[in-house]
Amino acid sequence: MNIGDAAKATSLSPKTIRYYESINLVVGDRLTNGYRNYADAHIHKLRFVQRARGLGFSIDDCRALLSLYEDQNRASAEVKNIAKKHLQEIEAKISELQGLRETLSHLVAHCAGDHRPDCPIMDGLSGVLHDTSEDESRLH
Amino acid sequence: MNIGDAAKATSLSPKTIRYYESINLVVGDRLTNGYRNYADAHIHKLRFVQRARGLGFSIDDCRALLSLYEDQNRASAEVKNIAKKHLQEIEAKISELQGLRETLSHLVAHCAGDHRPDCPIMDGLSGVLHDTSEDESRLH
DNA sequence: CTTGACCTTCCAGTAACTGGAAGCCACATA
DNA sequence: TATGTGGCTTCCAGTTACTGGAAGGTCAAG
Repeated sequence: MNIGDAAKATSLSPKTIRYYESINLVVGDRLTNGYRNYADAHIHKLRFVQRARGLGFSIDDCRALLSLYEDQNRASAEVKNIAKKHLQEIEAKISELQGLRETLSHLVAHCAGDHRPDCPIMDGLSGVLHDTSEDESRLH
Repeated sequence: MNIGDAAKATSLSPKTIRYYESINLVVGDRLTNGYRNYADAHIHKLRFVQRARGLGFSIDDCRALLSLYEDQNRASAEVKNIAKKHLQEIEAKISELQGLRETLSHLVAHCAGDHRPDCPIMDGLSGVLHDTSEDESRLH
């Protein structure tokens, strides 16, 4: 299987597959003409990585997960630890973004959005804290 | 005001302030000895950028916001548009992460996490869809 | 006059690709 | 057989927003 077909089979781009090879994540075979060649086992690994990346796992996590994937004697606890850590990171990110959304949606809601220069959003960014002490806590 | 004091006054690092200068975002003065020098107006701009970055605005957004900040005749609608667009991006990101959290927390919850190799997380990443059709939709 | 803290510039690295150029390879058609 | 088209190769650069570090200049204090 050439790289183009492997790309179609894995929903990855040829570029990405070459990149994964360059970082030694998934390395396929080579034909005598220099073309990369992918067997089923490679395709499975690439798809595995594609799904893991789709779940937001870092390349380093993918590397660890791949080696567990190949390990017949793995303990599921190891997999679970990686996943739990990633889950916590996701939850932290969600919290952070929810905080930003809070602040931003308040600012946006209070801005007239017309032709005049007066703007609570600008005031907020300038450090002119207008209303409540909540706003201050949001911006510091 | 030297860059170190400016850094303290703005909660930015000297490196970051130099970086902002290198991309022409906020450029201070220079003393004859080559040292950067920051007046109040510069400090205000830097703090403005610091707050905007803290709210997740991109550097490009900061550039646009700064020029509106300096524009006496700005329309608040322009500010609001930038903020609204950013707010939408944040909300999209939150949704995406919530989806990942859903999938991942299900997988983690069903993994025994012991010494045995059997692992629903691995199954999910391998494309072995175990339970409901919900899981399938989550992984595709 | 030296020490230490500051400042300067410049280069490289981060994460995970993506775009593009230059050139080889394979196959079908005229 | 020439040629066109598409796919393959490598390599370099760019993306975002900094951060680390090296090599060296400057300044105030003792």
